[in-house]
Amino acid sequence: MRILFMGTPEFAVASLRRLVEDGNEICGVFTQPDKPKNRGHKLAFSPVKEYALTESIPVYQPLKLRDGEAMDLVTALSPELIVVAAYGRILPEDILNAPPLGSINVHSSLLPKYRGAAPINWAILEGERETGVSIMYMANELDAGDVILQKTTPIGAEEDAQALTARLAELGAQALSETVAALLSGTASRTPQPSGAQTYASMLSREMSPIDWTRSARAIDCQVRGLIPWPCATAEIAGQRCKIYRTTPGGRTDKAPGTILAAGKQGIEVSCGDGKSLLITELQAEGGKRMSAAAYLLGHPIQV
RNA sequence: CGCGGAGUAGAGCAGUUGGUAGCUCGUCGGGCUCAUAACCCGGAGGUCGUAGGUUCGAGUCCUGCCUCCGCAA
Repeated sequence: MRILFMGTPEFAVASLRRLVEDGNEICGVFTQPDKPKNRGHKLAFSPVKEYALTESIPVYQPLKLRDGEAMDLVTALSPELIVVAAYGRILPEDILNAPPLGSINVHSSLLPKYRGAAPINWAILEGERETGVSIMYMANELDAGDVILQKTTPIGAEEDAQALTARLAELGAQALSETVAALLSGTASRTPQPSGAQTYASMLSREMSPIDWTRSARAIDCQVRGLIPWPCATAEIAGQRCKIYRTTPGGRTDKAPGTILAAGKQGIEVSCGDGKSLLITELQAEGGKRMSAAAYLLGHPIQV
């Protein structure tokens, strides 16, 4: 099939690669403009652009989608189908409706739950035990179109958002592949999302980072896993601001929330708000690298 | 030219006003113990990121470069 692909981060690459490997004709790729600056003044290509270049697929990075030029471009490329995966832009309706088969989206949640920008993170933050991917038609309203295919997967007890993202990217690619095949054969179904059941996963922000030790041990663990790799949960340990990368459940305690109960080879044990404790096993101090709590303690002894 | 921190033993860190390089853990050997992530004794392991400069002498002061990281996006 002749497909126009739109996507930006690593998550989208899996879907694009699958479309290529399935033998589809990718007539072009839309991706976000190169970032003007970061730490080392480097201009960074999006992962999708990097991959598209290796496959010699034409790359387009329009700054505006509603000035007519983007629409003209889509018309010129004349795709049969538009596939969007984490593009990071809202597409105008005329573009969505341009291809004869319409536009479909790979979304990493079980719609109608977790519509929006950060569905994977929010599924973990909310303590969900199961999530998945949805392939749906794109509608005017954000992530509200009719669903074609869904696949579910359990969330591992120790799985962080980064690992889950990688898994869902593959699951999404698989679902996309099946959907395209179904569209080709005319066997694709479309099911409207149940109304009133939708929830929204807003963008993450740095304000979500600081750990509030009065929350439950489980809630804090979900916060730690859900915010990886960005913005990460943070805590102040011995006066030093640290990113917390991994925690495991500890024992029971009656100490005040935030108290450091122990610091040893197993990690740094901190009391939480529900009478339980959490063991920090992996962290990163400012200016330092990510390391195990045991290694951190060798150079930063904590007296309990 | 966005701001800032850091590169010292396998790992994590210290190194004061420039003067023979230290700590904790690990590792190797020995001892003790029913046993141990325990304890005791002993050993190995470092061109102090890199290239220059200042100096009688540089881990330490100066400059360039490389790499890692925090903030900001």
